[in-house]
Amino acid sequence: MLSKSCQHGIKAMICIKKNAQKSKPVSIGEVSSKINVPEAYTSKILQRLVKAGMHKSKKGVNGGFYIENRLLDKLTLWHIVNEIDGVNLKYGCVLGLDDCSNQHPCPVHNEYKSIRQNLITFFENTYLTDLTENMVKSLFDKAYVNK
Amino acid sequence: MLSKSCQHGIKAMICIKKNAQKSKPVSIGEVSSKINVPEAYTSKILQRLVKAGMHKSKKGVNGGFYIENRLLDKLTLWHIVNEIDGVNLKYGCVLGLDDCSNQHPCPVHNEYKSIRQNLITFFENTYLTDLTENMVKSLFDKAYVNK
DNA sequence: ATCAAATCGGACACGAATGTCCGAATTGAG
DNA sequence: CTCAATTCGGACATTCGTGTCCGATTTGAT
Repeated sequence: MLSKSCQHGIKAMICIKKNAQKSKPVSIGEVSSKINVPEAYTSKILQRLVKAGMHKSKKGVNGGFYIENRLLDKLTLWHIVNEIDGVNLKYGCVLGLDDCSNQHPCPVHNEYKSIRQNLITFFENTYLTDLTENMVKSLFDKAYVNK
Repeated sequence: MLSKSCQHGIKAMICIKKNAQKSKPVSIGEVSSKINVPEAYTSKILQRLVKAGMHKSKKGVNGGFYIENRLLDKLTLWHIVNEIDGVNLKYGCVLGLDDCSNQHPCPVHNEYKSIRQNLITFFENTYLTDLTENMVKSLFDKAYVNK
């Protein structure tokens, strides 16, 4: 469904958002150990999301990642998913046909439309802010994280 | 969403079903050229579906693949999808957590449940028989098939 | 000014899904 | 019986997403 990079991206952003109130940015080391994903890999994904304008990074001592205040309650899972797995999810044909469209529909094109829209809407409606401390705690429970 | 093997499996089964009325089984060569997937690869996928009891194969001259009459109007996309991508679709956590469950839900476990069920129901409700000649023709249109 | 702490970026390594090859086994036609 | 047509099965090759390494760059503290 979602690629690992995308899954890790979501977990990382949740982790960064969780620490948004602190004055200090969160370092890669902290994020990666919290979500149990290798540091270098986490780094790559966060770099990509920074470039996409999702959050900011700061080099040097006391540097790290942080989310701007104006974006804090705007960010949804879709922002992340769209950046990393977007093209495939939005436009990919269920059966993998190259040019599946309203003009040249695959056998289940029309039926699948609403399913795909459900999924996208689900991501669009899930704001990082809405994920409460309680909902998020399983993410950082070492016994259950990672695949 | 679906693996290529799964997508090819669906296309192949649609192709075999389309020829079900003929007395003669359909050969791998015929199927693979129709759906524009390499012969050896198609073969591997169809072997797997035969083992899963979805259809039958017959070796030797005039051999090939065919669907038993008693199954012709029973087969759904879910039979195929479940066999090839099933575990992941049915039980996989959106965020990739190892043990995401009602007991240890990930941050979006409960919200995602109905999305996943929608998808499964869509496959369950799509019978091979329901895919009419007209719906299916784009599948075999060389200009638009394959990825 | 220097140095340590951090991100950045590119090249490389690994692993799993995808795809290929070829010989073995089976079957029916002649 | 023999042979050609076909599926079967295992080993191999390729590709691509995943993950690693390391040096370059930036930044702030002292």
